[in-house]
Amino acid sequence: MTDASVTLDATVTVKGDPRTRRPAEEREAQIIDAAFTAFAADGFDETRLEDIARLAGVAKGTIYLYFPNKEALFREMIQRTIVVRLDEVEGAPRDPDAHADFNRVVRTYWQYVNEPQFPVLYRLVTSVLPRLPELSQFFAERVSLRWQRLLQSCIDACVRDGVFGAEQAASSSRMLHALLMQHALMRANPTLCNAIQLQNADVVLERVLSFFRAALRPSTTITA
Amino acid sequence: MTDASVTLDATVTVKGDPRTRRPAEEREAQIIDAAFTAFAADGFDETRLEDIARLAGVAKGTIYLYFPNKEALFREMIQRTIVVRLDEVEGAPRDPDAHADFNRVVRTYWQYVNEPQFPVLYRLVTSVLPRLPELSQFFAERVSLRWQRLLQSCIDACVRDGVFGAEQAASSSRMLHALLMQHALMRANPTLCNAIQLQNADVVLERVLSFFRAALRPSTTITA
DNA sequence: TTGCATGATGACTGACCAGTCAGTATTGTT
DNA sequence: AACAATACTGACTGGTCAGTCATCATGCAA
Repeated sequence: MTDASVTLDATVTVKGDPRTRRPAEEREAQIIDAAFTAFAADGFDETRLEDIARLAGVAKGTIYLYFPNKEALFREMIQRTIVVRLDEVEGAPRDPDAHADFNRVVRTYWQYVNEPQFPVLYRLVTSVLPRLPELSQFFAERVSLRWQRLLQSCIDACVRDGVFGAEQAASSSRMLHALLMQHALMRANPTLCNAIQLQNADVVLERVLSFFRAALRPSTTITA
Repeated sequence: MTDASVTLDATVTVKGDPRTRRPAEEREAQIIDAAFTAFAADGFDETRLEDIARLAGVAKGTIYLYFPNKEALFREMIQRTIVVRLDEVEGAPRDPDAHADFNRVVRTYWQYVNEPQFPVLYRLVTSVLPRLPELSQFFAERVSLRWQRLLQSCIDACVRDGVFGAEQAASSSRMLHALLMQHALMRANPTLCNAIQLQNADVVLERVLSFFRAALRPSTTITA
């Protein structure tokens, strides 16, 4: 544990004597929460189960009452933390105005990938990729592909409405995904690029969207 | 060592009796080469120094004659492997035709990020990011920013020649970088996305370039 | 040929830590 | 209050591995 700058909001925060018995769900949430914080700070291998235990306010042995081993705890932590809010977006009513709907979805996606959890999870998932390939499979299905499909359906609607031209539409959801994802990761890792111009999330989003719209604008515009 | 599918071409491959004395440079190259293969397969923590030694055909102790510790070996390996071919591109003569020059640079960049070493190095660098932040600094300066600057100068030249419109030019090198980088990483990690449409590197590049050119095309085109 | 400087070796050490389990505390039941 | 059931604890174990160093091998110089 070097630093715990990124913290997951505990669904339940238990403050009483740890030895006091707690419902299984509360304890699990406590441990998952602590696991996120610890893994986020140090990565999978560098994190000691004792660090997680201390953060959760329980003894090391207690973790083994809820999770069979370190790897399973890690997997559970990733899977439970990653799904946040995607379901609600897919469930939300579509705006009848295609372009407004596109904007809504893009903004939500941008918000999602810019939450502090996201880049951390992404880094953790990719760093254990050779050891736990099924985790990245999960990540792909629940995040990348799901958002790309949602984006593509919005784009297609915009094309039908004539807001976007059809030329670039085909793989544009992948392009938009690439732009948003990469920018979110750049913003989260200031050392990996000159993040000075990336300070303001809203400004970055507007630049990306402006670029994207420029690519998708119908080509046969006659400006008098 | 689970698998050594990605191998760095050894600058010097030494086959003789390992116990035979070798010039320091040859031995270092041997060890760096083996280190890349081993780290690429298993990541930093999971790689045993003994695996590297075996791959290099030397004893574990020999590694310590050339590198003070595991971390330093890792750092050296990354730094020596990453710079390949970037210098020569910057040094190459610029094409007087701005658009041709842009194409040349983009293609070289694409080739660079699609070499098997690149995504591996990227994953390794980001996975140890909290522990070795200076490595990602190095990566940013030697790779991301350097390429972005080069791309931007090509784009600016195209704008001057009227090939590209000026509206989106400002941050377009970052956009292009994001598109190329993300696509290269997606291609390298098939589990992280549906890589079916990403099989052919040339096709992917054409899609990205077509998208990029669409965004940069001058807006006031009158098509009769 | 001998001697020596130094490259190379690999068994060893000490630290570290995931996972265990015998024991303790707490709660619910009668 | 006495007991049972079980959540919880943390010292301990067994295995792992980075880094060391006494020893050996090699090639060069005299």
